[in-house]
Amino acid sequence: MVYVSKRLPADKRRAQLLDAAIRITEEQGLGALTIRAVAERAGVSLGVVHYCFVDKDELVDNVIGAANEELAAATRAFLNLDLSSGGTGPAALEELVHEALNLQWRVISSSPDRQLLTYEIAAYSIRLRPPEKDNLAWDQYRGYDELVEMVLRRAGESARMEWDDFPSIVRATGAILDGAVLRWLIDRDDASFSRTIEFGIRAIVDSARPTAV
Amino acid sequence: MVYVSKRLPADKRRAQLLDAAIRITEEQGLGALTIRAVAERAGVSLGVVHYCFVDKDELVDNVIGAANEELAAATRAFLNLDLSSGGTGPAALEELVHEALNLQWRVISSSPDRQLLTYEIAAYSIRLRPPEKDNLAWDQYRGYDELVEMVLRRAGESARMEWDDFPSIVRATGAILDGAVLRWLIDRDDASFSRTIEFGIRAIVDSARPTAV
DNA sequence: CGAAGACTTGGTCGCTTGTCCGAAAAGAGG
DNA sequence: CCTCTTTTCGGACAAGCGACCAAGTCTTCG
Repeated sequence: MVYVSKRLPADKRRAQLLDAAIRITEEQGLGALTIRAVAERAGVSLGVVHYCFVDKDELVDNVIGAANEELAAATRAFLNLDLSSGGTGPAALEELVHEALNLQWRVISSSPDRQLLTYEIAAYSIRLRPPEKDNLAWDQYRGYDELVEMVLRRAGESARMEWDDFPSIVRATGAILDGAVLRWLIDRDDASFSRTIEFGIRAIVDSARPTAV
Repeated sequence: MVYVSKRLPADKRRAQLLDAAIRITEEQGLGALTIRAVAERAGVSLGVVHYCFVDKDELVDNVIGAANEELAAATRAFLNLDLSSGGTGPAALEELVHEALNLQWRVISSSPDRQLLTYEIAAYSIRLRPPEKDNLAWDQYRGYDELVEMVLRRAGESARMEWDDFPSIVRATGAILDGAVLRWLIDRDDASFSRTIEFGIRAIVDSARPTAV
């Protein structure tokens, strides 16, 4: 483990505890996220955790917020992805979408625990619905939508293709990716996952038409 | 609540307790499934639950098994669905698939708690993976596959259409349905759900070709 | 140097959980 | 009626949880 000096200013300590909390939650699920587990993992006493986080709720909210923030960061990373090298038309569009989803696949397959956590957060958030109106899963999926929407829009612009009812295409793309990932988490069947994605790509490309000039 | 006689043979009591456990889990999630909650809901003392179930694990396993069994029952119900009234060709296929998914939608939309439970079971089962090799989520999704596969196969036979790589079509259909349902559980947007399903149906129909005679 | 503030410790409290057990109660069969 | 088995009760237990706090230790800065 990394060496951490005995004494830290509260904000540094808070960041360290949050990091420990995130790792615990990724590895063992939301149910295993306890004050004690965080304290032990960070090598500090119980009181320190309560000194940096007033509540357990605040801790949980921060863990979920950090997971959502990481998704937003992934979106920003896609901004740097070059989606303009190909030509135009359906074949070019297919290649661009294919490339983007391949990149996304590398992220997903290298962090299955993190992916599973997003589903747990969704379930947790849905169960919480009656009291809390500001749905946490909403944030998560809004970020998800933004990512998918940006990728498809840029690929479409590059290949000079576009869709009627673009929001529906975005949502459907997110749905099939989401369903395929969940299924992959269960059986870890890379080949089947890949074929499902290929099916999705074909459907997306087939529903696009050349941009009118 | 239903009246239950004070004293019951162990197997009847067991069934009653299991029923209470299932309802609790549907309404409040796997985390709220406790021995005490079951006892209270069934109007019975703590000891009785341990008299009928040796472990809490046994109780949980039975709840999950019952949920999976219910899915299998849904599959059998689809066996009675008439998928043969239309003509042949893509239009007939589309209508048949549409009809089946509409029926499935009625089931889903009338039991969101039950749907959410299936996602919780999946997450729970994945977290358990290292020790337990017989994955509980596997059973769940095998039943799911059987349902989708049967519906598509019968619709295809009726409309005299078929697919190359049928297993991939089945899996992709399951994925998009799964993703769409999860998304619906979060925002309960019926119209968006419907459009996602329409997108899926079009893709499924477009990838079918007339059966060779 | 010395006071004020920031950080840490280690423990306690009340609560809920799964598990267990001895004894009481109900019913069955003679 | 009595006896034996099955079922139920209610309390007890240890463990784990979130929350809390009084006292101690270190750092900073006047």
